[in-house]
Amino acid sequence: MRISELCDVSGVPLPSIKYYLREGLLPPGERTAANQADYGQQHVQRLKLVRALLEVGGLPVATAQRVIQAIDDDELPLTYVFGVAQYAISDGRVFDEVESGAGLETVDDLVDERGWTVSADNPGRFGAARVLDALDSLGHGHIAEYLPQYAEAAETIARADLATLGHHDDRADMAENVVVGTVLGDTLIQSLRRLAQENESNRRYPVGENQ
Amino acid sequence: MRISELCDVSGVPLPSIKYYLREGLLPPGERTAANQADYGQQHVQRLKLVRALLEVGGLPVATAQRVIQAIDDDELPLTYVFGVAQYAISDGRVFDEVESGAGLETVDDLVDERGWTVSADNPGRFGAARVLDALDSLGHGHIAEYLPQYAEAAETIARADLATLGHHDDRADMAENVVVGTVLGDTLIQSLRRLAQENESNRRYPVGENQ
DNA sequence: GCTATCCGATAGTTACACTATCCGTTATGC
DNA sequence: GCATAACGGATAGTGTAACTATCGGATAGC
Repeated sequence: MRISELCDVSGVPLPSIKYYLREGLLPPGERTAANQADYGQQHVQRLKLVRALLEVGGLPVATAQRVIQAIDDDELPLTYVFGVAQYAISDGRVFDEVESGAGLETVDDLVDERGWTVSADNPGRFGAARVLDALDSLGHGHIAEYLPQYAEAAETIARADLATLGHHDDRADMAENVVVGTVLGDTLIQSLRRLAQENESNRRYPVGENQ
Repeated sequence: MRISELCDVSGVPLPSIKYYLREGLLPPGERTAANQADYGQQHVQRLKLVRALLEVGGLPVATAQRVIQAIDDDELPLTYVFGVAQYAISDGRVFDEVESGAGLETVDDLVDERGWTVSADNPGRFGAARVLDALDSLGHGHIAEYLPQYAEAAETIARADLATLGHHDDRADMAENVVVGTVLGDTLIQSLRRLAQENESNRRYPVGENQ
């Protein structure tokens, strides 16, 4: 199909499709002439993935490009794809200036307590440390007391995450599952947390007893 | 103290402080003359909160302003503060065009199964529906099979969230706890998920067996 | 009294994600 | 066979967000 049809089918504005092509989010169509190219079903699918990562997952374009490259790179082991996807969501905010400090120590203690095996450069390590430091300086350090509960929940989530991979046979599908599960999974978990929060709040403070 | 001292103490660039004052993220100092104002310890504290919401929580400025207003509004019941904080993080991406569809139905079924009591306009309801629809159209609808596990984790998280409130006596502290816990809590949970994912991945596919 | 600093207002900057236009070329309907 | 609509690629422009810089008039403090 031609680019205008791709536009019709996907609902994505044509200038945006051209933009994604320029940025490498979408592979170029097969050239049939100097000014003609042919797009297939895989382009429709890829476009869906791109829009999901951008709109639902909230990734910036440059980051989406990196995770898509990771999916497409057949040489990259799945564990690395996980790493790329994880880096993708922890967009820089995290890495900066968290080199030492009480937060990092608390995180490392937690990792030890739970017997987790993680590498020192896991972005979650710095992200969690950053949050703990911020909570402490804001006078809400007591929230850290509930770290074991949060960690317990994180384990449950991670087990489900890995279990979803069992539904695929080939690497390409699994890699896409990893990326989609990691990126959209974050949004899903946030959403479920909103629902569970309201429910728990209602349970503790039934209507009419609002303070 | 004067604005330049506030800048020194907080480490926030002076032009940024002026910007936050303009945008209402920071209350104006007490005017002592036509071109002089006095800032106190509460300004230092508020500035920390603002930076934490923006940098660690990743909120846009306009949204941070809304949640800070919610904290300061003594008339607003705590349950409403929860609502404002929840809306804050689900920034628009979620509300649009999720009026009906299979995803919403699946979410409502899940809410029923777990016996949750939530209002129809909880942003998490639309956010989760949006993710489920996206997963389905991407051919990863099987991830929805693990919804109960994710919901279980969300319950654990929400229980911890509400438990943190027990450490405060007055409304202002609790309101800030709600906002900080909701906004920074999301970042914390994401980070712990990264760690747990790597650990679970290592458990399932020990080093040397990477495919 | 002189200089550094202040406040408030306005204008400029950077980054991002598009969106629009232009140009030469090619498909397509009559 | 030819007019015209659509195409691909390049370049330029737009809108928003979050700062950042400058300016003008007033004041603090030595």
